Amino acid sequence: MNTQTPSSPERVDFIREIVAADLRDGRCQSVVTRFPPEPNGYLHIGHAKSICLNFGVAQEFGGRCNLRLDDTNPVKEEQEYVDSIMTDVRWLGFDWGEHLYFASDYFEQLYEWAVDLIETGKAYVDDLSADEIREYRGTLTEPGKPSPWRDRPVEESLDLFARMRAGEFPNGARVLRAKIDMAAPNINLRDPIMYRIVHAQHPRTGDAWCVYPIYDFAHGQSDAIEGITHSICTLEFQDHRPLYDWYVDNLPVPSHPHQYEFARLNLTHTVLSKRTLLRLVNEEHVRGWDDPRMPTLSGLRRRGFPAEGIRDFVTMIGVAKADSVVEVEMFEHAVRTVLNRTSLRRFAVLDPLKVVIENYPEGLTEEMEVLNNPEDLSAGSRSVPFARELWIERDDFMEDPPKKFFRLAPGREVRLRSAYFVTCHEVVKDADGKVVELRCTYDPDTRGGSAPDGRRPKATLHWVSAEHAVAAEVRLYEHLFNSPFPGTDGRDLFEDLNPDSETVLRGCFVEPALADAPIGETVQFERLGYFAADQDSASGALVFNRTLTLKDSWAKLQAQGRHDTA
RNA sequence: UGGGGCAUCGUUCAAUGGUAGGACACAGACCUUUGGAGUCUGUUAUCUAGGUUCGAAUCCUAGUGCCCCAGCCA
Repeated sequence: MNTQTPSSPERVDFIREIVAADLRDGRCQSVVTRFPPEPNGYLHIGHAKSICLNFGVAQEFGGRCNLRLDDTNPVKEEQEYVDSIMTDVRWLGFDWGEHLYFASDYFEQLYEWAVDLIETGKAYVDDLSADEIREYRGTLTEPGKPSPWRDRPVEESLDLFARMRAGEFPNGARVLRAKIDMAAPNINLRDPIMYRIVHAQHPRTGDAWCVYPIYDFAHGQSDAIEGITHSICTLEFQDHRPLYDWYVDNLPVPSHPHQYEFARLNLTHTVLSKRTLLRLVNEEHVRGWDDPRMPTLSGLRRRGFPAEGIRDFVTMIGVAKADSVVEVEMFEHAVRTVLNRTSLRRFAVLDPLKVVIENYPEGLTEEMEVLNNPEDLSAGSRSVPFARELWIERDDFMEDPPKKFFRLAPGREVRLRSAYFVTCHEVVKDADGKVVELRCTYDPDTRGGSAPDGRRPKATLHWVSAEHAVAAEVRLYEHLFNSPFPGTDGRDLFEDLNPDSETVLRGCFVEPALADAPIGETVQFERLGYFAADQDSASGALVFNRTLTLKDSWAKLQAQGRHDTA
């Protein structure tokens, strides 16, 4: 049984090295981090990396991590997203305690600081249009040129900015800009915009504001207000760091945080851009943000992925600055490791084939004792009813089996797990030649699954009593995208959508113990994979989602086309 | 032709001037009342070229490749 964490505890990434050094050298007394999502979508597995990093670092060094909703753009943000973010962070296993903040909490302070900058001649109101601002900004290789409004009197900027706030101007009429350097090689420093006019309802501040700060003018100061020591973000913000520092250096902020950047997570067969996830939802390629095929935390949760598996995965992949695409198999391995250790075993037949045990007494039911988890004896056992008529998996029988097929076949004896050995004697077919029933006999001396004479069948099958089985719908899931790198090589992203990402199976049978399976709790259907009862389940109408398959070496042989080799 | 980053097994992360290692994936073997799990073994890597050094993935120089930046998004 594997109870180890997937990586050695002494392994330290560059962020943790920096934090440790800062603590050791007294650059900070304790560590304070923050996870700062914008509430404009649902959190996904990529966010999990950031959450685990920020909360993990805080935890490990005895500090604290704030949850801050970065709600500076009311046209994209919604309360639904705020709620889902809090749910998902908690579910992942982290707690921000009292430290829940919103960038919008700081709007008044931010506004005052903006006024400070105008007063000291370091900011001005610009009347240029968006197009003109772009033209004046120059290009990557050519410097920009100053706006004609750059040197307008401080009093005029002050007046205009107040009137922008008061709502006197329409969207886009003017902006507030920092006066830095129009010739800076870093475009972010070419008089970056601090405030824009937006007449929109904000989820928290309503219509109190007509101007909203741009990310750059809000983030560092919010960090400073909260006493963040290490502001950890992704690589694309590296170019913003000089601006982050400029604001913090030019404003009377209460602390001086520092920004550090790491490479965001990418996964094969997966897309993690919020824009694309939003399209998948809006264009109904999936049924919602929590569709079990979505890489969102709510989708993964619904699919049956345990939070612990996600955390282990994040530990496994580490933190660095090199762009990378992690193979999704690594994620699946982390999840299987947790599930193998923790999930209860159950019997379920997805594609049923009737078996009649001719020498088994009619009307008799025996309760077979079956281990709940052979990896964890403390999980105990349950009893599973066994009777004369059973369902087994259609795939577990072949009339004319190839060399390496060890399961049931005419004349062959196999073990029914935790029950009896059975031997197939007759194959019943319908008019089309389809196998509809197997006539078998059982060996009464093999009760529990072992023979007194020590003979051992080469295969063990799962089964369910026809009389006692409970009907269920089972939804099989595969990668949402066929290509490991969706939308590359000139293909449209949506061309790479896997048409078979969901297969719905009706007429499946599960053992009685599954009749009241708790929603979201993942169990192992023996020999098949991990499954979790879906929220669409109603009493008498069970629905299970396949979380992941178990590795199946026969399926692998088949896929390799090797099953016929003698 | 500007600025900022990054280059180590197929993938990902280590090695912080001293034997290039782990995990995933792959291959084989063992074991098995899940063809699961587990155990063991194996294959495969320092972007290139110079230089410094007893010794370089690590330091220096010059190249090459890839990523990010010209939103009133974050």
